[in-house]
Amino acid sequence: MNFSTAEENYIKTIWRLQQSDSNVTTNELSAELQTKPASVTDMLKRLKEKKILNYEPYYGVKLNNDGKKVALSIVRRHRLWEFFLAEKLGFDWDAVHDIAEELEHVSSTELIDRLDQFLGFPKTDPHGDPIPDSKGRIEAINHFALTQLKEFQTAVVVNVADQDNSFLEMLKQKKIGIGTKLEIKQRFSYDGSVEIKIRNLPLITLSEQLAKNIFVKAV
Amino acid sequence: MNFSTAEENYIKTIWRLQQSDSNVTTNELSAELQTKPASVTDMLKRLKEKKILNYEPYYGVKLNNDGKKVALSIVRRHRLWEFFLAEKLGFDWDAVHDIAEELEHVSSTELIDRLDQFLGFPKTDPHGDPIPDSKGRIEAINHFALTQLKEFQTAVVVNVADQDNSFLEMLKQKKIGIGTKLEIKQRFSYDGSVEIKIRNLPLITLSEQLAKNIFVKAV
DNA sequence: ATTAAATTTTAGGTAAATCTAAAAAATATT
DNA sequence: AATATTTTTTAGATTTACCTAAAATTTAAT
Repeated sequence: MNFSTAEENYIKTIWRLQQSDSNVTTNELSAELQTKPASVTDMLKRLKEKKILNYEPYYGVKLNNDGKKVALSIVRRHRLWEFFLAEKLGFDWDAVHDIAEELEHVSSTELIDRLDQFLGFPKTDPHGDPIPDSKGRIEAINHFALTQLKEFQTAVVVNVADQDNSFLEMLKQKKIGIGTKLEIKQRFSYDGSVEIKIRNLPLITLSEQLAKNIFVKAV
Repeated sequence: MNFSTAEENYIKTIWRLQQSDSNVTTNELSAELQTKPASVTDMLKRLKEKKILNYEPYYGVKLNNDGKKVALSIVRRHRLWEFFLAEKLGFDWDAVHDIAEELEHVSSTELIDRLDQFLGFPKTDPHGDPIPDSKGRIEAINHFALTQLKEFQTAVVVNVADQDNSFLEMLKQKKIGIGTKLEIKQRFSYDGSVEIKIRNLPLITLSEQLAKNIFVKAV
């Protein structure tokens, strides 16, 4: 089946939201897509007719198996283009998202499979998110939020939330990126902030809001 | 100013047609874009309001200077992507057009300028068409149709029409590509066909229709 | 258990880009 | 020059993807 750019944006967003939420609400989608709730309802009805999701009025929405397949192919395109932009064209990691947002809607399968090969079948995009393979298989996530890290345990940043430009700019300024090794020195229960140490750099404090969008793996 | 995909397709097509025609008619556009003449009229009115072309009812249309600039930037995107697809992803030259048709509408200037640099500032696309530079400058065309070539003069193919897939497939089958050296051995006035010799290959006859879409430079 | 608040849907409307059918204008033919 | 033909435009509809305002439903608070 064939999907418009608008439909693809809904599918991709529902997929992302249902990772954590299981049942996605109209308001969540409305906020995420910057459209009015009434427009979301409209689109959900249309996508339901295309049989890629389960939608019951007032009870939220969930992609079915077909929908998940579509979502994974969009995510694959997005992340491969992000990798291309960063690796081959030298874009900063905080600049790739918006351009990939447009490129992802070019839907030739042959294009994407050849791009994948050209890039050497990369496993993750520049934010550390896993890239689904041509069969739609995606690596299970085995990292956790920096807020979850135990004190004095060393970890490496493997993933960061891939949404907000101001967030990514802030990380760049704090010199935190994929592969950065760090350790929690202190944890403030008052506001949930954490004090971390990165090799060679002075101690810095991160707000809970920031820390919970940085994902690490123990080393 | 910003243009929709549909608008960009009109602008690009008007630009191409006005190279030979100067004043482009509604019917020509309708045929080229596979839309009804009534739809063309609608769009021309809208583009006139955006002040990128001169359009008088019943008298055809012509891009003005601003329109030409827009057209050249679309053509630049299209041809750079074609080059990328052929050179980096290994697509056949007859497969690149349709995919580039979609990629060309991703309009980030930074993306295109970085792509240009990554590709080594190529001068022509896989069909031999010149690629406008970042300032919109494009190489003047100094080749001529194969039908124009004098008998027994050697020439090299520098350009082929970039429209029809069946045309490009036929060229591939006849082993004619950019850079192919050839010579006209005989010319048949009855149907305008020409007999040509390509090094190592037996003599072949090309219809006028085919020959007039192959462009050469004397060597 | 009502009432209040928040969420979601319905109803009706708009703009872009297309269409068909009919009218108008330009071009070609006799 | 009058008529026929072709081309182009106008008028009115349709689909997609959005919107606002009002109604319906669910959830929270008293």
